[in-house]
Formats: sequence, C-alpha cells, structure tokens
Amino acid sequence: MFDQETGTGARGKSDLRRSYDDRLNNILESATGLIARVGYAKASMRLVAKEAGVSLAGLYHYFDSKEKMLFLIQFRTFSALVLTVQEKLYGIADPVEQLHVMVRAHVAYFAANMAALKVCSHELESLINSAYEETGELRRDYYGLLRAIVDRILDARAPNSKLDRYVATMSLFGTLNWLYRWYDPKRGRSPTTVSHQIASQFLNGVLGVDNGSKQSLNTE
Amino acid sequence: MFDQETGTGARGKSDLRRSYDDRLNNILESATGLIARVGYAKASMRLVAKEAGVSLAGLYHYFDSKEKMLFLIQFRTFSALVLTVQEKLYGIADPVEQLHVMVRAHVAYFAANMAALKVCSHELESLINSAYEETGELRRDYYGLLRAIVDRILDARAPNSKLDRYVATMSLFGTLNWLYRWYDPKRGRSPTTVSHQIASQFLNGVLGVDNGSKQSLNTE
DNA sequence: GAAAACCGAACGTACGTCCGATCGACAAAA
DNA sequence: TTTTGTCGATCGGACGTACGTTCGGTTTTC
Repeated sequence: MFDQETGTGARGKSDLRRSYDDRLNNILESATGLIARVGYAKASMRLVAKEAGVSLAGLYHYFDSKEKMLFLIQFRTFSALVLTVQEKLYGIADPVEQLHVMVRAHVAYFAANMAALKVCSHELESLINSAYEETGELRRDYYGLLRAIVDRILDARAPNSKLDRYVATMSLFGTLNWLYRWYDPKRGRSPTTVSHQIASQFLNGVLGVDNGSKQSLNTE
Repeated sequence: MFDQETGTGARGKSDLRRSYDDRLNNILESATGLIARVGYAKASMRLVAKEAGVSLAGLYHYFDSKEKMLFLIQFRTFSALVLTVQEKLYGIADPVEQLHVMVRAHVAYFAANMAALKVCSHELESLINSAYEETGELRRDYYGLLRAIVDRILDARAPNSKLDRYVATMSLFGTLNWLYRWYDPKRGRSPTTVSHQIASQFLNGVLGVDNGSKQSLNTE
C-alpha cells in the first residue's frame, strides 16, 4: 500500500516523462496552495481541479485518491527539506555553527515554500495509518538531525548539564513549526535575521540555563 | 451575529439553569475530546451526538450550528486560560518571576486540559470571519500579557538589546502552542519540570543573546 | 493507430440542518 | 388532590447539498 511514485527516483524515457512530471508538479503546487489556504478537509477535489485547470476526473490520472495527493505533497516537501538541510550541513564541523546553519536552512526553506511547509506542519494528522507512518520516517530523520546537533553542542560545552535534551529539541521544533502562524518574510523581517535570532536564543538558552554545572545571568 | 451565550455571564433562576449548563458543559466536553482526536472537519455532528449521548437533533438545542459549537469551546477555553494566568500573575512584581509563573500556568493548564488546548491551537482557522475575530480578541490579550512581561524583562536587564521582541515573543508562543504535538504529562515529565526548562531557556536565550550590548557564551 | 491524457456525467454516501411530534416536570386551576 | 396547561428538552426522520470516486468515451500526442 502507498507505493505510488513519490518522484524522488530517477527514471528514463525522459520526454514523455518530462511533461507528465511537469504537469504533476503543477497540479501539486496548486493543491498545496489551496490546502494551505482553506485546509485539507475543505479543499475539495473539485476546487483542486479548478485551481489547477484540470477536470475533476482528470485529477485521478495523477493520483488515485485525495489522501495520496496529500501524501505526495508532504513526502516531497519533507524529503526536499531534509535533503537541503543535509547538504548545507555538509563539511561543517563546529556544532554551534551547525545549529545556525540548520535553523537558517529551515527558515529559508519556509520562506521559499510557505504553503508547502504549512501543509506539512498543519495537516500531519490528516494522513492515516500507513501514509502517516511513511512520512513519520522522514520526520524522525529530521528530528535526528537536530537532536544530534543539540547533543554535540551540550556534550562539548555543558557536559554536566541536567537539561532535558528532548524537551530542548522539541521547544526549538515548536518555534520552527509555528512560524507559519505569524511569520511572513514579505513583511520586513528577512529570513536571515529571524533565523539568526532564533538560533542565538536557543543557543544561549540551552548553554546558559540553570543546569547544575553553572549559573549565568551576566547582564549588568 | 455570534451573540450566543458564552457561559461567562452570571444568571439567576439557578435550578433550571444548573441542569442546562451542566448538560451543555457535558456535551462540549465530549465534543472537545472528539475534535481533538479526529479533527474538527471529521468530527461530524452525528459523532458528537453519539459521543455525548444525545440525538443528532438534540444537539441543536444547545447551539445553533457546528461552528458555534467550536466557537464556544475555543472561547471558554481561552477565557479560562487568560483568567487563570492573570490570577496567578497577580501581586508578582519581578518580571523574571512573572515569566516563570506565566509559562508554568500555561503548561499546567495544558496538562489539565490537553484536548481543549489542542483544539484551540490546531483549529484556529476553522472559525470564519466574525467568530474568528471574536476569539482573536482573546488571543491578542494573551499575546499582550506575554509581550508585556518580555518588555519589562528586557527594559530592566538588557535595555540596549537589539533583539526583535516580536520574534522573541512568538518563538516562545511557538514552543508553547506546539506542546500538544509531543508532550504527554502522563509519560514521566512533570508540568513543573517542563515549564521550568522552557522558561529558563527562554530567559537565558533573550538575555544572553548577542544583541550588540554584550556577548556571553561563558561555558568553559 | 496505439497509448497517454483528459473529460462529462453519474453513483453512492455522508454531511449540516430543520421540522413536527412526543416526553416530562411543574405550576395554576378545579 | 386531581386535572389541565405550558414550556423546555428531546427525538425520529427527512431535505438538500457537497463530497470522493468511477465509468465510458473523446481528444491529443508521437
């Protein structure tokens, strides 16, 4: 079940493939925007069809159910996000810089794909059973990336900290996944500025925290 | 429009009123649990009726549409949250302690009302137009509470900070509103522990941050 | 001319809401 | 004390609509 093409595999006979893929991407993009705007449940296939300029029946040439459409959107978005972050992380050794890079990459990806990331953040539970678990793998990968960075930072700079690293990691995820509710890069704040502040706050937060090995509120 | 009783006004003729209110609370509680579990769109009135032990038509004796039902849930939950926080804040002068108190109150309220807060966090946009704006007033109140605390903290302890206070406040809201995705107080971590770490991280985050007036990463 | 892309129209279902009737408690009238 | 009347609470059943999906056929592409 749920073995429909996800678009991440390479494939030959490129000419026919090209136009099919282009059209699919096109439709998925329209659907993504619509779902981000009105929510998955209220984004009827009829509306998706209208938005994409296809007939209702024509949609089913590209995926065989509404849920698989959502799955495709989430799977592709999440795969691309994980990939982008991994690429940007490549070759960076300092864990503190890794954190900055990962947060910056996430915020930048959000700024460039607001609708898609909103759908990923907000419509997680609209996927049921097998589809939910399949994207869950990617989410765990993403969590693992951030958690590993947090571990390296704390091991290196606050090894005796009593800080709960799961809580710390999740608190940052909360900040990042909530972006879609308030942050609009078109309204003044640049992604770089915002990501820098988020990463800095987090770093000082976990390093300066009252964790048993020291105490630091050196303000005045 | 949307002037249906919200349950916050006092009222006489208590005996008849009592049983009506009790039943309403009962139904709303069932509905809240169901919506938290399956989402607003998939929580059909038929399911709500079954869950609450009422007939489908009987539901409409207590609210005149599905949306008003959701509005009641959100309005009551949010009102109670704002009230609780304001009460706990009363008489506390030190802004740093105010922050701890507010975060602790929020997490405690979440732990005691997980379904209701999930519905408030997740189904915000399921309310349209007038209803959305009416709860928006409460959300702005709540933002104002936290923002004022952040302002007092920064004015007192880092007045020259270049920190974007809106971003700082929203990053904390993100952490708090994302709780429903991962935090289960029944699984080990106490609300006190979690809220303490969240508040401490945030405090050290905004006070220790590289903001032009100082720099502090005093770890080894 | 085969295969892929696309479509109009329909099917069955599930939804939110409403109508008319019944039930039950309780107070005024007998 | 019984009867009657009122009104809130509750219900079965229906109405109209919108949904996801499918079928059979047409158009387009190479």
